[in-house]
Amino acid sequence: MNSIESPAPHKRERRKQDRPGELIEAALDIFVEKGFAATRVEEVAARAGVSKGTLFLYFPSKEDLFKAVVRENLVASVAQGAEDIAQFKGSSSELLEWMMLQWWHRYGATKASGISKLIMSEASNFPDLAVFFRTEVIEPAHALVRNVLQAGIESGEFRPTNVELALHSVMAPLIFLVMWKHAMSPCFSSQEQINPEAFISQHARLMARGLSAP
Amino acid sequence: MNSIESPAPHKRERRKQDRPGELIEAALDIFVEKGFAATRVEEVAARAGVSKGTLFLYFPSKEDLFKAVVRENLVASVAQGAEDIAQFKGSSSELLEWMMLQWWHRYGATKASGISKLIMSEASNFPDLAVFFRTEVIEPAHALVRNVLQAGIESGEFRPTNVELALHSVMAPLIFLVMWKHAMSPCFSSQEQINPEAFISQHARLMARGLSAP
Amino acid sequence: MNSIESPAPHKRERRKQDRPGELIEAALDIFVEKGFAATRVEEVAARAGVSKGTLFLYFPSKEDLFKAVVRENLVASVAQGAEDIAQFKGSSSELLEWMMLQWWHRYGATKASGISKLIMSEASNFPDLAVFFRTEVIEPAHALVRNVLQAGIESGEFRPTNVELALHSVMAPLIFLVMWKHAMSPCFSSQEQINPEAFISQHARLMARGLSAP
Amino acid sequence: MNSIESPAPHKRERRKQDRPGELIEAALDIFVEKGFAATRVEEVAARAGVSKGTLFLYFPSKEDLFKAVVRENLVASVAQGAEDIAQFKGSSSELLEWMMLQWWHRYGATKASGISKLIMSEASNFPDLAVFFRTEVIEPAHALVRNVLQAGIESGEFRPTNVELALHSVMAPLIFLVMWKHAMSPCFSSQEQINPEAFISQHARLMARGLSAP
DNA sequence: CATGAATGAGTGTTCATTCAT
DNA sequence: CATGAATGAACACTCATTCAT
Repeated sequence: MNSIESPAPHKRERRKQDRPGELIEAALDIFVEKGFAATRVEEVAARAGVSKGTLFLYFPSKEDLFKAVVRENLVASVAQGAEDIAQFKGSSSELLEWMMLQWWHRYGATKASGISKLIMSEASNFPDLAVFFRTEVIEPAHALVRNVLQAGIESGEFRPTNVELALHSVMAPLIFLVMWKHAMSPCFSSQEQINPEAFISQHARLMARGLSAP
Repeated sequence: MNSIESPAPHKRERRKQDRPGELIEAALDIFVEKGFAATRVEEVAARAGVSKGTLFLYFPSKEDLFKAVVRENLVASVAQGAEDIAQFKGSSSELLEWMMLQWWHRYGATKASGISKLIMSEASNFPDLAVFFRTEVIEPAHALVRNVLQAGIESGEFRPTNVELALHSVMAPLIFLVMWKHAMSPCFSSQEQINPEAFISQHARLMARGLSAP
Repeated sequence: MNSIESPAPHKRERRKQDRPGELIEAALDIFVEKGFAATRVEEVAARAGVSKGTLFLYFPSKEDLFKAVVRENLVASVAQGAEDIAQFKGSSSELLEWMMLQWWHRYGATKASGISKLIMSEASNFPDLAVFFRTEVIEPAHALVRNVLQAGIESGEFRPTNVELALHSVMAPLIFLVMWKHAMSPCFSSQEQINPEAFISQHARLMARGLSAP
Repeated sequence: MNSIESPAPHKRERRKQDRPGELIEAALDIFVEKGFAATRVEEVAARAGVSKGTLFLYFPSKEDLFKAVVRENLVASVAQGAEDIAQFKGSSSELLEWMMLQWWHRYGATKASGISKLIMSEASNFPDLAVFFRTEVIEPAHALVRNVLQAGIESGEFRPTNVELALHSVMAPLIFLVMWKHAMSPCFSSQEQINPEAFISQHARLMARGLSAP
């Protein structure tokens, strides 16, 4: 290790660098658990191990904190998804299943997926956040799926289909899973739980067979 | 009939009798639109045409009002569905599509569907409501769908399939539609809206084809 | 007493009617004593014998409370001043002295004069309050003085003079007295105090002689 | 001279020596503009080019900083006035106008006049400062004016007058001007501004004529 | 029964002050 | 000495809840 290239920062400095991330992580937990309005900034600060005042050192308001949580957790992963798809080799059916499973592993299974539930729950109270989410997350994601379906139809693998509707048939079970996981799951016993991979796999194959050219 | 001996109820009296119902109806709108925390009881009272104090005469707390809203709007729907299905004549594929559309017309398209959105949004803050919802709504509904799918498989119309998973493939787009309608729809322009019947129809047919025996 | 014409109001109702006045009176005391920024609404409420929440029932914000205090204590007295002047019989010199003394008795000597000191002290922090004060109080008051001086010049009693400047020669000692009373007076021993009436009288006569036509 | 043996002070060192002075200078501006409560120490520190922590190295609290600002800016002004007056050649009337204009140019028009505004605004919160101001500034200034008026009366130029009151007729417009400049001026359009020299001149002549022996 | 005035605990936000580096 | 991250005590304002009328 070269101390000139990468000098060990002071403890204080290292902590400062980490603060926004720690706060965003804490905020994600509590926003997801309680919703935007019911979240108290003091609780976020406490979970991040700092005082209320410190939070406002890094985020000028509760809403800015919320926006940071959304940005940090979603915008990057959509771009990542596009790259993954571009590199996939295989049939459209296989791609469909693969991208849905990928979405699950990279997003749905993570804590960050609580954001989708959060947005659904609070959109009407924070319309500008909902618009931001639509522009930055939903529309790019839809474009990805649309392209995959369109390619399948053009290659003759899928029969001609209303792509705009089929797109929602792809997204619906994913959104449903996320809602389920964050809202209902805790109220069901373990044997009543949905196995996400198994569900996505079966759903994707159901859809692929349903879409496939005769 | 003599109005002195046996007067037709005054408007006031009739309204009095309906107060809880009117409050619940008013509360449903606002809870659905804003969520639990952001709803102000005064606004509910105002929409019901009574004072804030009167609301607390019928519901000891905002939580109790919320629970009443949920409980009141959950009854009876599922039982009706079972009867409908029993009388349906046609293939399992047709039944599948029909029951999904029926669900939309009878529930998803109505104001009452806001309840599902509410439950999803507030389940973590009101676990007992979620359990109630699971018992009263989800499990009976699942049983209905499970039976339909099972019958299709047993009749040979559908290929053998994991029914527990397929069941979610039926429910997911319905739940998704309701969430979308109540949360995101206002953020999209009219030509970006989802046409629920068209979506359900296509999804049902996609699934029927995917499920159908080879 | 006729109970039909003037029925005794319920205690609750009578109190409600008095609340704004009680709050404004309490607010005047504390605003004058501490300034706008340093005044805590809770203290105002406490002095009026109500809770913090009650204050906000009548005044939507601290700033609105302050404006009400100004309106209640200043705007009316300017109008009153105009009437007094209209009815005065005597020379312009006599009117000048009389209105300055009148101003002192009706305003400068009262608690309300603390408002002028307050505005001077806090204007730069609350520009809209300052503009409000300028529009509602200063400009009408200046108009009054301007008319008196103008009339004196036109009648030939006063020599031609720059009225806009002379107007400040009339106001300056009054403002000075108010500032002195509320800021410095407590720091001086009793024999060092200024006798306001004597000072105003002498100043007015000095000015009258200075203004008088040769 | 050898810079090693006896080095010229580094910029850093020179600045270090001046830190308190620079902080006081910066604080004067902001205290005058915003008052004590609304002034943020961080802004003072920033304007002085140091960190917030450094300010507290030199001044144990915001109050101490405030007192230092006032004390630092009060010295020396009055003594100069006495010398000026001693050397003036002309009538008492001319001296009166001249000393008032002099006061404006030497003090009222400068940033230092903000101190008078500060004292007036904050006297009730800092009585010890008010006493200090009275002793160091007001009383010597009053003595000066008193002497001029007394001399005018004794020479027969002015008629016999209550000097203690007339003294305030001289001071009032000056104090008024300073308050106006710092508090209300920004709320008035440029054509509504008071021209200080014109006002002082007219006021002084008005007074001189009013005071002059018949 | 119905009202709406009154309450007060709670929330987001600010800022003087401290102290580890 | 100097820094600036961290603190926590305030404070304006909200709103579910109570209760005298």
